Amino acid sequence: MEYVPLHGWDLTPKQAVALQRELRERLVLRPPRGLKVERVAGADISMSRGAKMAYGGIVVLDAGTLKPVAQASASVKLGFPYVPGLLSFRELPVLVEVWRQLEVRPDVLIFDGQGTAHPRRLGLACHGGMLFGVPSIGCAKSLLVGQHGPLGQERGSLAEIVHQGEVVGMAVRTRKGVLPVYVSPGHLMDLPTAVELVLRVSPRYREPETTRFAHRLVNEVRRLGDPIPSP
DNA sequence: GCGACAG
DNA sequence: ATCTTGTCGC
Repeated sequence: MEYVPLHGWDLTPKQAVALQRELRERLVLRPPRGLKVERVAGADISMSRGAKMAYGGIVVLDAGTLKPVAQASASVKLGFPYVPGLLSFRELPVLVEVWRQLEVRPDVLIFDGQGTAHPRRLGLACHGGMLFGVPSIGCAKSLLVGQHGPLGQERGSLAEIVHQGEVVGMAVRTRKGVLPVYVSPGHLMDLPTAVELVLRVSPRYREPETTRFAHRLVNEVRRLGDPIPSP
């Protein structure tokens, strides 16, 4: 798939923060007119012990059946450390390669991390959505910033995530009696649509089917490519 | 200075 | 994220 190389990746954490502030100005928090979601995809990465290589994968599902219709994967050397708030600079280089290999364009891409629920409102999902020019959603397993009130135990219960007096996302119970996931819009997306879509692709388990498929793919790819790096 | 901190 | 045994519940 084609994408928009907005910038290079040889950055220091300081430069990365400055870049996020620039990109934030061009983020679009509104879905395209008449967005039709026929294909939803999930992106994820896995890395080896020594944290040298990153294995990325994207799985595209039919939005109706939630069955895979396409997928792609790639591996790249990690070039950026894990710094809370700068996760996209560690994960996106691999996902860019994966995106290039992908031959079916999804209508929406769901990332395993935050969207606008980020200190500078430019989490992994926002950054990735802008790079790929695709509507995107952030669905994380834990909070990076913000707080939320209690939510009901029933599936579908919601609670706004507030940070610095601003609603930046939603805690969403995708399964009865299980911890919620944290949803926030990425790019070309808004919070209500993001929440509705995450619930639609998470009919049975805590995490979206997109994320589950992508997670299994990257772990399999790592298992195959980790042991014996071919000379 | 102290505590928090996606994956 | 990764490492890792046992344990609780449907």
